[in-house]
Amino acid sequence: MMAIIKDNTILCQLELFRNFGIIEDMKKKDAHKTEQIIEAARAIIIADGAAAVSTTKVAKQVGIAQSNIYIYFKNKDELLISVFQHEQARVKAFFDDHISQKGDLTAQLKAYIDAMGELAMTDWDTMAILEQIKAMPKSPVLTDEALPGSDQRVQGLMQAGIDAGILKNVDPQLHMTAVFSLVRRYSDLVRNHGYPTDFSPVRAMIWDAVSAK
Amino acid sequence: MMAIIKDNTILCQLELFRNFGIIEDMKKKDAHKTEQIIEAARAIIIADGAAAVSTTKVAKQVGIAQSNIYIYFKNKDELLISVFQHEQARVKAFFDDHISQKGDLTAQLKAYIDAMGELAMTDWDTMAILEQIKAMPKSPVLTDEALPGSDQRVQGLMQAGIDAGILKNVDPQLHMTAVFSLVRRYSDLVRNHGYPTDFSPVRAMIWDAVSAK
Amino acid sequence: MMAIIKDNTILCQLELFRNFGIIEDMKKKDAHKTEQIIEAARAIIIADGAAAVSTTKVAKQVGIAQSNIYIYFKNKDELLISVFQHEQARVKAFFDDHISQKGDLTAQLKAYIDAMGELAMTDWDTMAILEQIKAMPKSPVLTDEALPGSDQRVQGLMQAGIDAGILKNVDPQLHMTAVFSLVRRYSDLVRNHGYPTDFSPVRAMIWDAVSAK
Amino acid sequence: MMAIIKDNTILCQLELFRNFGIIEDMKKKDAHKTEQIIEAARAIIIADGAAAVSTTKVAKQVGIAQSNIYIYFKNKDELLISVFQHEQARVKAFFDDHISQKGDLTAQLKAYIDAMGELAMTDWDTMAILEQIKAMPKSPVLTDEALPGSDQRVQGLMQAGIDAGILKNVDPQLHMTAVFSLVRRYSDLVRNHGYPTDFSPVRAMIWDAVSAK
DNA sequence: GATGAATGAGTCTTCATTCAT
DNA sequence: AATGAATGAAGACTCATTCAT
Repeated sequence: MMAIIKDNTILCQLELFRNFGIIEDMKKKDAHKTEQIIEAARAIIIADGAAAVSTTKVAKQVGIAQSNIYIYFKNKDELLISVFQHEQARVKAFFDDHISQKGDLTAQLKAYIDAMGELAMTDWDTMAILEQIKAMPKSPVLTDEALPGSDQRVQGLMQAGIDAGILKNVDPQLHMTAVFSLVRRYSDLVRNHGYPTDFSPVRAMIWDAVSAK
Repeated sequence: MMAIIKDNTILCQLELFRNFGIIEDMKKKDAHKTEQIIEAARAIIIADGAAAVSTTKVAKQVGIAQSNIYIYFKNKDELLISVFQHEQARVKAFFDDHISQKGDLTAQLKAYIDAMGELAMTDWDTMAILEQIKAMPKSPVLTDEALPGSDQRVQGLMQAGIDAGILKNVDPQLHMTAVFSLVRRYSDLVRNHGYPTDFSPVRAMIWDAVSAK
Repeated sequence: MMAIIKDNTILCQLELFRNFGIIEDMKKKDAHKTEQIIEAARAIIIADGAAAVSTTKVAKQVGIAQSNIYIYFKNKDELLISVFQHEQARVKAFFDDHISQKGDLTAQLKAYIDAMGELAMTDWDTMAILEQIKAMPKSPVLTDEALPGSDQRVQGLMQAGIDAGILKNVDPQLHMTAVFSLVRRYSDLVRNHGYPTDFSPVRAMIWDAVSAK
Repeated sequence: MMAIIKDNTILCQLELFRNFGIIEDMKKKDAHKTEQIIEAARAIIIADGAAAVSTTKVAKQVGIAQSNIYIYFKNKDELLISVFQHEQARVKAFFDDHISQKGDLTAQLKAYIDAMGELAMTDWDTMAILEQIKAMPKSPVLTDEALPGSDQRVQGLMQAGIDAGILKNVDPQLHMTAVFSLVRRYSDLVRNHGYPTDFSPVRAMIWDAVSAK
């Protein structure tokens, strides 16, 4: 019994100790757990689809109790939203890196198409996850700005292209669809069906589809 | 013995009676139950997605006991496959009506695009269902010839177009993706976002995307 | 429509015809169906145990509608009882063939042991089925005279042996158990574990167990 | 920050408090639930056979929700295995108590027979349960060392007896069957049919069956 | 913060039995 | 005699969520 008391004392001291010093660490630890959970959810989505995500499975994969999920996320939905945003952020970062604001509009548009092509190849999983969550029966993610590249900035770019007479005068969504779906299909063919990794013909298809003349 | 004969007579009369009036109804009811179940499943898919289909919900919607589903379908999977084939048949019928084998290749290809455009508008649900079931986590439908327009015949048409130098020399799947995804997006914009119902600009996008030169 | 009426007429005539002539055939047909059902149940018991018997499976195996089972048997229990009696009859026939009433008591008792040994080898399935049904959770067969060899006649034989001072003065059930369980085990070892097919040591064990002195 | 420290203090006090009083109760409750479930399963097996065990019934008997079973056991099979091992342990303990390694072989063998006799009387349920689970259609318990007394040690004892010329030169399984089945039958007669509780004639039967001369 | 326990609703599936035809 | 349809009950199992500790 004494031993247990001692254990408790030690535990308390540790707790105290922790509180005074390593709060940063704590937060990091917490953040890390959050990260781990999101990562586990990601893995499940990639393996078995978004519908297969369950708190049980996620917790098991992380190695924590099922109920712990609810410490880090209010809901299963909130978890999925976090995963979604996580991937969205990755996409955003990618575009921040790859799209320059300079150059003429045509160059920017072509750069965007190429960037999407590269993204589809390098971050296949990311895109799959975004699609999966969006396509869920009662998706927790409803906003239209969800699809990668379809955020405000890209939509603006497209609109500018239309206004400048570079792109066909149709709803920008159609342009974005042309880019997105062809790029996705191309990366699928390359990844899963041994299609040659030459993006130029696909780039041509897309450009012909969207360009005004 | 007489009794038995009488019984038989009565039986025969009953049989006769049935033939004149109610047999139609009876048979229809039997076949109709199957139909009703499929219809209920359809409705659920349209409303909440394929993952939301459950034997319980389907049965409730039809107004029968849940276990009855298993009289008409071996499995939930079999039910979904039936729904799928049901819709597939609809698509096939549509194309049998709308695509002529005559005319030059270019005309045929353009006719196909227009047919897809019309199909996407008139049979929105059908296409949504096919997509939904195909995209299911562990889809009971695996064959590639599933997506509307991606069956053998269409693929052949595309290949012919490529061989004749009319279409770009890329994997026919890419052509089909261009047609399918733009047409889908267009119909979505029209249906759900008040986009003007003018297919011609979309047709132009598609054609520019796929045509050589 | 006329055709259908005709069909009905023909049907009626056939029915009549049947009633006047081939009642014998009918009965044979019926008996055969009954037999088929019992046979199917037997097969299922042997393969998966008595608990695995279901009207569904039996009907499927026979190739008839599930509900037809209830034409030939009032109950699933009645069916199992029939199977049981079927096998019991087989055992009875075996003993009628193999046990002679003549000879002195010792010879008769030894003959019985040998007969049991042979039965366990030749009619393994039969014995397995009898055991299975008897051991069922809520067995439809409750009577003690069920186990092969434990019927009146055998019990009488044992009692006579006891009275004559040939067998140990214990409850005949114990004698029967000695015979039955050792014989079963022996046949199991032979059938399933490559034990040499020499019954004599087993016969010795049994005889030593039961014989007085 | 202070608040957090206080919380910790309180927490520590609570922890301490727990250690002095209620922790015992708590832990017992947890372990006890497992025990209760096993006990309920036991009761059902004894009353209606192993096939009658269902998660629903077990849960109802314990007074918990059916799904709770799955907190304590991965499977229904795992539950049954646990019940099995539970009983097996009881048997093992019994033999550890009742069988001495000392004395000559003959004495040991006779001691084993007597021990089995006593076990069959005192732990009737235990043996019934072990038999029941072993005999299940698709038993979760497959190992041969399952039957009470048939574990390695007993088999070794038998083999030693054979080698020493004390027991008949037959498969040890046959010896074990002789012991087990006669002892079972005897206890059944005593328990359920008012047979006199004198083991000596049964001991004689068994010994005559197994002994070499 | 972390956990184990609890639960009720839901998942698919099988079954024995009845009934109208 | 034969069948297809119907059904309610039961089967095992999963899940999202809550709560006391």
